[in-house]
Amino acid sequence: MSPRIAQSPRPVYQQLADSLRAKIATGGLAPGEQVPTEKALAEEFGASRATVRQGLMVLVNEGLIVASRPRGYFVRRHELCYFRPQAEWEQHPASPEMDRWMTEQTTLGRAPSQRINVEIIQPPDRVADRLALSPGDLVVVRRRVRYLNDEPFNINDTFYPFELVQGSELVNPADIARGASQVLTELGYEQVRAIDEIEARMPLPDEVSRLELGAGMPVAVHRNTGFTKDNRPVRHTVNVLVGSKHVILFERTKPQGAPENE
Amino acid sequence: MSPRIAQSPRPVYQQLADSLRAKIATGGLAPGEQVPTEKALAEEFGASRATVRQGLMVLVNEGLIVASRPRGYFVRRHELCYFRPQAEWEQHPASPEMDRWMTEQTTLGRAPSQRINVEIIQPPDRVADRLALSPGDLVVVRRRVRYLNDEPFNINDTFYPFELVQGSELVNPADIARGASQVLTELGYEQVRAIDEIEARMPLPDEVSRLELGAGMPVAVHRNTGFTKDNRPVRHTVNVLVGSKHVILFERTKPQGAPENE
DNA sequence: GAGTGGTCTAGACCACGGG
DNA sequence: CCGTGGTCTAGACCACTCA
Repeated sequence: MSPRIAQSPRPVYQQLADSLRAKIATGGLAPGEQVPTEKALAEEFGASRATVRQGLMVLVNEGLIVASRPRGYFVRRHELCYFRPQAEWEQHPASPEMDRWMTEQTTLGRAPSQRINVEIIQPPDRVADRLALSPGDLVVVRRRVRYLNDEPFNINDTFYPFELVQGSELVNPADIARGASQVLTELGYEQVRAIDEIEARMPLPDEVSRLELGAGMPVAVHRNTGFTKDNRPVRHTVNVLVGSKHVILFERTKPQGAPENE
Repeated sequence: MSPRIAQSPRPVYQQLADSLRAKIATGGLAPGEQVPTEKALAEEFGASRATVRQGLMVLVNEGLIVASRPRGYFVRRHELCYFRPQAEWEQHPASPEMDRWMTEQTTLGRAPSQRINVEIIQPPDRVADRLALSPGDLVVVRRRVRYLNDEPFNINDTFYPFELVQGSELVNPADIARGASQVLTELGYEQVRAIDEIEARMPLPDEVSRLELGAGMPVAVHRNTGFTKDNRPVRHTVNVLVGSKHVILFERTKPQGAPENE
């Protein structure tokens, strides 16, 4: 009725968000549990439904709750999965510590599945740069969406210079049992070095649809460029991981005789 | 007036968001440029101000625009900075490729600054686990907020087992010119191996305030655990990086005689 | 059918910064 | 002062799912 009289130090919708956030943090609202309905919160806080919704939006965009219409809002569950770029070169997790940390929280899901499709395209600028291609050079891209428990888990697009891989299995949209690295080696381009770039950002619209993302879900973008012993870039992979579902792991040792820095 | 008659396939506020998002993607709205005002958009789309605001919120939460009250909305600028955990052990970027990629986009800011404060605390669970501590063991934590161009850039909290470092410089809240690694070495705990864990998520409220984050800004959390040659964990660092401002870089080579996997 | 959230309207008052 | 976005209200109709 009265359109707001004085200035509270903190807006009502923020107070509501703070209150629910605290309940979630302390476990008063457990993962998977239902949040009170908009109507109930409106009564509790003496606010209109729009104001309550504004507060709930804050939490949705923080990734703390999800709306599951028309059942209500629920506290989000968090399941982590570990991702080790170095696994390509190692049979097993390198150290006992990493092994323990990984098994501790890893989602033991049902059979993973994936969808592959292969295209021959003009590379995006970033890819052309990483593969040191000239304008007009083409690339083969193998696009995969990986699923775990029938939920999309990550997007994995791998780009190869067309010139290097034409005629090989890499241009066929079938799984390569012995591994793409092996095929590259057989073609005479063994990958012996890699650079990894990792970035966190909000997803683009097409990533939202491919990964079926809701609001408040950032992604980690992992780019990997592989080189031969002659320092020729032969492969560039763009991995889009759903944030808060993945932890990326690296292990490294101090180079011999390296100097000290901080 | 009429409270909505038919069902459009896509809500008006989404259409508005799509339209502006496309303009931003194609450069029709350049970084730093002002977005039309709420009023102007309301007239353009024949919608109420609340609907327009809902559409703008979508873009704010995607990190594409920022509201700068009361001047208006502006397209966000993106500046990237590279972060190399391996720099600790190397004087210079390892390879010419990495060197070129880094200089390409690196923000050349004014003098960086930082604020340090040191506490002796009971470690959080995750830290205690990583440092293989027993219940009751204490840690020294050196908390730093690093600034670049007077903007907070990252949070860097480093934890040391109290038992190992008591009495050393590490418990004083002053910068250590020769580097914390050097101090650890002098104490007999040279770090020769490290594990890195990287995760993307939305920031917690205290990170929002320490990093002065707006909506739609995810963070990359980088955790590093350092080990001595006896595999004793001696240091755990939690680095909170503002997403979309940082790229984390690693470089690695294939171990000798390693088998092939994909 | 009842109840949930999803979308939308037409208004209102406020704080703030620049002319 | 004026115009901006920030907050808030009291309604409305819709689509969906579950009992």
